[in-house]
Amino acid sequence: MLAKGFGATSIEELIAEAGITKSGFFYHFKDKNELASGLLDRHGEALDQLLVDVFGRAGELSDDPLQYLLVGLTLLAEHMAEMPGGHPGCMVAALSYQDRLFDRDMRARITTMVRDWNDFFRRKLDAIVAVYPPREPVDTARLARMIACSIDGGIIMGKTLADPTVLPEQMLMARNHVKLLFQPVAVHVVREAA
Amino acid sequence: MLAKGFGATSIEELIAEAGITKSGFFYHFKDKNELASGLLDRHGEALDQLLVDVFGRAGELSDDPLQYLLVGLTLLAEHMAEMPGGHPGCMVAALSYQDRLFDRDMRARITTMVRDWNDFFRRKLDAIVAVYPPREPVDTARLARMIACSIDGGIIMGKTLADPTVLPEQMLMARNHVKLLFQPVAVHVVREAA
DNA sequence: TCGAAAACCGTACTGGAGGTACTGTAAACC
DNA sequence: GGTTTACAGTACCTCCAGTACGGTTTTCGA
Repeated sequence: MLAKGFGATSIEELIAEAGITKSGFFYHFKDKNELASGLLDRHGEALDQLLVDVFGRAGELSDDPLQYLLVGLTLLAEHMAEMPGGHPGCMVAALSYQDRLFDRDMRARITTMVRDWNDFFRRKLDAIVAVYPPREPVDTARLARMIACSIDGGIIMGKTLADPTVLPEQMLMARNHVKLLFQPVAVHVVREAA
Repeated sequence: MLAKGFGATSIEELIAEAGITKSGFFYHFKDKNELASGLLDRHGEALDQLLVDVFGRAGELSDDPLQYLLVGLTLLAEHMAEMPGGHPGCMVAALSYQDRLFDRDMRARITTMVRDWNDFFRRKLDAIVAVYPPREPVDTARLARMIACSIDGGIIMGKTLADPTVLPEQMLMARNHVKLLFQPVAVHVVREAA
């Protein structure tokens, strides 16, 4: 389903693969929306867990808030790169840019999930600005969205160009953006002649 | 169609709006794929023209390759922001992340268009690196994809959050990324005590 | 002005997909 | 041992993409 797309995968295909019948399917899901809802739940939890794992590990590796985020983003990028055949496709992007019109509840839940992820990055960015003076005025909300956009955009671009390296690459670009903003500049001061 | 999505818009709706019949539609398009193909052509040309206009204007405003790109991206962001009701949705993102399975020809053409746009930005970045020493090692291909990903990601995020300001905001984030990379740092050198 | 091609209209149909309705039934559980 | 859970089976409905084909109008060049 992640490979072909949600709408492109018919229920008939699913039940054939799963070895059940239509009756069985509709016993568990009242319609295809409810299947999407279930997939969204599962995917959301998996991604939350992944973020907890990766940034937990990053926390072990660094106390500094800037290094913590930079390491976390790097680990996340590596995790995406290690996935065989590239990232299977972001459920949120897959569902939010779907042909199919989902009901208001589904849309609301997708929106909430995305907001939560943005807030997740934002909190880490807020911790950074509390310590590091940014090179330019910074809106952490926008910066958090930048990270999320890099991921979503990387998925889209990787899918469009059929190049699985784009996603991790763009996650590292987001990382470098943060780094450029906050990391102090190494200046070689040439001592003036007296 | 841009509002509802490609697959969510039935041919019956289209012909009702256009005031023609099914026969008329299928006289011009052999199937819905060919309609998508036509839309892709039209949208691609429109975007090409927009880029030419915007960066032509940017060229009038600045000779410096860095300022040229920064101004161009700002103008592009402003153009997107001015669109009433936000950007109608990127055709490429809409088609490449579609339920519908397009034929190989369609996929190839989408890929080519995206590559062309990436190259467009890359050429401008190459002109910059020829003049400005980057603060970090730079791969202009990746950086060009970063700009494109910001746009696509901004569209997705804007659509998901139902916030039309996200797209121009993220385009300016891409601009700032480029700026941070190349713009010389203003250093206040404190004269050492003798 | 005439004739042919282009640009449709009307109608009827096929097939696949989502979904409904209802009956039957094997296993699980209390 | 009776009820609930978790399906299977069958039949059917609707919507939509797409086909087939004959008839009609408009356009346009000779």
